[in-house]
Amino acid sequence: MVKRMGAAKVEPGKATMADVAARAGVSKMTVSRVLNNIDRRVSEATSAKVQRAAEEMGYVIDTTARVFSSKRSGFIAAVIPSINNSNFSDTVRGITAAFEGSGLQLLLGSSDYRIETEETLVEAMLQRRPEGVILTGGRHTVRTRRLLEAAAVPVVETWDQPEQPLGHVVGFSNAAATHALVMRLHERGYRNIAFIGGTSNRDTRGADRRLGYAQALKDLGAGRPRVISFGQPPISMEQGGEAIVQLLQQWPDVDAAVCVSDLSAFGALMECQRRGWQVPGRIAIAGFGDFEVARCSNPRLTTVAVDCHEIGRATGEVLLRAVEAAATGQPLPLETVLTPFRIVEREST
Amino acid sequence: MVKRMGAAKVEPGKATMADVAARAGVSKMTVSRVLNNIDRRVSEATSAKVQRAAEEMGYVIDTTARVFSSKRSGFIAAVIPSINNSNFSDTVRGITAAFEGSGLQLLLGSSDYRIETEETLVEAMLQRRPEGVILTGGRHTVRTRRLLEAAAVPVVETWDQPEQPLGHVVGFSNAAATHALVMRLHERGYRNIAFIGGTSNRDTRGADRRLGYAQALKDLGAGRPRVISFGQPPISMEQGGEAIVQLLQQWPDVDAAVCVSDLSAFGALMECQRRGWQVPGRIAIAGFGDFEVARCSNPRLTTVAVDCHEIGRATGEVLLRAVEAAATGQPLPLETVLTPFRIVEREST
DNA sequence: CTGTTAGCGCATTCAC
DNA sequence: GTGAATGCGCTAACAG
Repeated sequence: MVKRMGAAKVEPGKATMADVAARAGVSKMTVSRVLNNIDRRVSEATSAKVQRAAEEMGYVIDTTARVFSSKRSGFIAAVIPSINNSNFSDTVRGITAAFEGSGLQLLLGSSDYRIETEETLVEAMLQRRPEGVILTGGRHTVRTRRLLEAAAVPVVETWDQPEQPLGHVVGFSNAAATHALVMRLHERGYRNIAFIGGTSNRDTRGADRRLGYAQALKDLGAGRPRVISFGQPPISMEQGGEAIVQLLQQWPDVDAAVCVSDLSAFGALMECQRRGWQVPGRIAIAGFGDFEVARCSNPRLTTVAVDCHEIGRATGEVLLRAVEAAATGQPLPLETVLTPFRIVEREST
Repeated sequence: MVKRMGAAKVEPGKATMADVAARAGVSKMTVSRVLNNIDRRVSEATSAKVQRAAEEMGYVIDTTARVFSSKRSGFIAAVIPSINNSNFSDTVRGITAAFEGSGLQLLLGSSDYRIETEETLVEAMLQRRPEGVILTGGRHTVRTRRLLEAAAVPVVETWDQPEQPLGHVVGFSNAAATHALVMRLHERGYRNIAFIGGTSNRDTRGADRRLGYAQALKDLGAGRPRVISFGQPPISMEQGGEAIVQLLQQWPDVDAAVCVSDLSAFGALMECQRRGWQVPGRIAIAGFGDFEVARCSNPRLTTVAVDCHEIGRATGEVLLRAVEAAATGQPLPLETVLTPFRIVEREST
């Protein structure tokens, strides 16, 4: 670096710690100590001087250099299937809340429900040396698994109960939740319960829900599954509407439809209203996820409420402990946290 | 660094370029050239050797060091008000599409509609030396403005037409769009048009829409504005429901309600149905944003459709050019891109 | 086509 | 309390 004199002009945005040090008349090390606030062995006077100099120059510490030097990146990488889904965004909020005060930042990526995109994101993020990684679900490409193992970084998988976890797990069984919902509908007297949702494996949570539905029918001895499936996730409201029409054409005796998510359930509900099919009179409709639209629609939708924020909070907490443990060289034993769900019965069933 | 011998064992995920170089029997520089694939002056044979070595060691380049050395972080920082809003997530998709193939990644932050949170995010992101910054809207804290000026990084503000832009602008006038909607309703015969939305300045787009509404009434000589406002953004469906009740109690002669967003419009619509108020017979309802719920509801909602993806795409494109220009030392003259909107009339009016 | 030298901006470590 | 020396892993610039 060209030596810079005391209060010499520095291009905006280019000030370094050395420049601040020069301006404050101290050494770089003192500036570092003050700004990191980690060492109060610096006198009040010096500290004030340094802070004033930094403020005046609009100095912002170069995290890249700090990370490079300290070997701690200070961020966690997270990949969610969709950014535009209040369930996942609530989870993200929970994670962020858990990181409050820890000094860790969250770097978010959205996979669009594609494990190949997830792989690309994980690779890009690993290059920036995250201290931990959060993934949604338990299905990943072989290469994703290899990269994460090689990175030797704490991993938490959420929103699922993977059979072969990569690391820690915070989630619930989507199959069990849907199973419970079907059982409840059966208790309420519904006898011909169908399922609307993707058969696509791209949304593993959706696939699990379908499995739970099928298992419940089997347990009830209620005949074979009746499933209407549609395209790739994210499933839309409109697809729910198309599916319910197809469903009642194919099996007119169906008296209840369990939908893979509240969004498709809502679409189904609106389509029924357009066609004059009473809900729940002609057919009952239930969703999954307890989205706002399920609480506001008319009639309100029966659904499975998942504590998304708690999934996030618990995930953040486990990861925080794992990161700390990794820093001390004592890897945290793998944990599995089961989060709650509950059936919310409303006017649509 | 401890000198490492040729094929010495290296902890997984910890291999450096020097390790790969040693294993391949070449210099670090050659490894760098091969892996960055930026310099095909490397012979096929050498290249193959290096790639094999890297693959065998599970080597992943350390982007932190690369950024540190090359002075190019390879990412763009973006702050949006809410992650859980399909308008903004469509914009993000557009930005991502524009960056395709450029080698730039998007680092996303969500401000929760708070300019103080935006400030915190901008500061944290600037520490990682982004090559460009994207903000939503034109209202920012004084400190945010100072930090961005000091960073001397290209900035694009989206979704608004700021009076005092920080840099480039890609957006539309929310006031003009709402003005156009009100004019259209007036053409259709509605004479007592009210507005439902926040007076809060936290959502500047919402505030602009209210201004456009008020201006339209003035231009029409249609009496003074009738506004029902509620809490802080993000405005919920439920709040829309409460507002419409309050509206019709306060001004029973109102025949049309313009809502600050489709979400509140939907909530209002559902509440009307619960109370047996015909829409549009008793009251017409219009929203803003063309969310999926507006296309699916029954009746479908009249709204203002914004080309969110195009906002993102144009934003990405402008920023890309600005970043390239900045790299060559020739700052791009400030641009303002006006994106289109259109009134979509549906069954609710 | 490939190697060598130097240094990015900070934190770590030790010395004063 | 404060400062000076060292090096993190990589790439730019130049040399061969």
